[in-house]
Amino acid sequence: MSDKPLSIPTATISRLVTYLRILTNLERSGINRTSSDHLAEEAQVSAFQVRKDLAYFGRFGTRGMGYTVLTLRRELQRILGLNRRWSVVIVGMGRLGQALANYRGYSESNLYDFDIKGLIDVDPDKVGSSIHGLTVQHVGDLEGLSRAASVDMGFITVPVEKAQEAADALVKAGVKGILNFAPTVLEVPDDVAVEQVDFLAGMKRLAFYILNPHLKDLKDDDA
Amino acid sequence: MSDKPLSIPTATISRLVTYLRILTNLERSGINRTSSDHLAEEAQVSAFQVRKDLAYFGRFGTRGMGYTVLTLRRELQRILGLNRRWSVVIVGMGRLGQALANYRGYSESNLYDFDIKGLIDVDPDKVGSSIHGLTVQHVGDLEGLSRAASVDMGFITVPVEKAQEAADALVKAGVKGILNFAPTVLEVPDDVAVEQVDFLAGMKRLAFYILNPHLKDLKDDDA
DNA sequence: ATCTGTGAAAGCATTCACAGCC
DNA sequence: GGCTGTGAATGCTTTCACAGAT
Repeated sequence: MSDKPLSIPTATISRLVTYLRILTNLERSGINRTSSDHLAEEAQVSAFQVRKDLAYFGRFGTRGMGYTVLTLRRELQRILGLNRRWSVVIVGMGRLGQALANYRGYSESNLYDFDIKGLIDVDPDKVGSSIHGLTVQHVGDLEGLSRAASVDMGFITVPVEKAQEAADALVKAGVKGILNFAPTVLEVPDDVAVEQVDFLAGMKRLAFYILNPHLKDLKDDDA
Repeated sequence: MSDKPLSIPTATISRLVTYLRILTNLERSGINRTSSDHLAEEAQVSAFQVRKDLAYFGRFGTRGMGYTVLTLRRELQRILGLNRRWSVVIVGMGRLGQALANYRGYSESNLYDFDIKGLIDVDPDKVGSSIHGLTVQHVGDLEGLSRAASVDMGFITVPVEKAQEAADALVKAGVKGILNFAPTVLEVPDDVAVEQVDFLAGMKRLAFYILNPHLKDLKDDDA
């Protein structure tokens, strides 16, 4: 029941996110029980893999019976930290930043939520304007905002040449996680987590795998 | 010089995309030579890793000297298939599909290009309208379009519950690569490549790594 | 009988150490 | 001397086989 993991494959964390999504769908369909076999088929991994992934965090099933959908869903939410609120700031109010500010799908369950607490830009034409009920603030106000609203994560949606600056500002403001939409490798201190969301890189990998279909891409990954 | 690889780590392909980006930036800065050490620092991996990644595909450097930026950039473009044109169709003309149709950054070099050749939706209000100089077509026209324009890859930007249908339509139309923006695992035949671009999954992984900072996420990944 | 949980084995990817070439 | 290229070693992830629980 308690966590004892010294190290966990990053691929395991990606798969847990997938299992959670599958469980949420099962629950919505009114299905109460499932098995490692079923989860494996839906996630397109092996049943061994599902059981090993879960075993990093505890024992959640019943031998001979499988898993209770509700219980496992809750446990995965707890493990991933999706049983609480997360305060988010978006840095860069171009098209993408605006789209993310207006996005409605952040709370997929009543147990958790991603709250957009602030919108940041440097453009004087944008600062002061209102998007989705929030006023765009200047990057100089980021640190104050972050401390006041205890911001947990920042989205970087600025042009690529400004991405490192945006990251530096977030780090200075005490933000511990960055979702980086810009196609660049950010430099941040060890205690700040970065996840990349890069569709251009995805297209390029795709080009390679179309040309080399025998080198099958058997991973999920994300972003 | 010739390819002999039987299997290549997927992480290697992600890193090659990063190296290529770094080389393109070096070239723009007028820098002619580089080294595995320098590339490693920029990409935040080890120099061993850079050399091993390149070794899967051939020998591109000079001992004692390093790499010629121009040559290595060209070789990586060739390896990744970014020395030709790629025809793309976008399935799903909501906000995201429209943004991707209007995006201007697809040709980062004069050597290659991603051409948006078609826009697809099912909504009769959208079919027939014009976006970025292209007329939105019904999904029923996808197969004809795909054969006529020999479409290589499709972007799936439909709501998640329609994503598998969109994938089925692309597969039926003979498209060999899918960039999936919907948060779901697609089922496709073995000869079709899929890459995922999923910012919701990225946020959830980020939540986990913020809560568990000792379990450092040392991968890049994509998307 | 069934399906989970897990130690051990196998398979991969990364790291290393150094040989090879400017 | 300097830096690449690469076989060998290490370390990590996945797969397997089966013990354990209902």
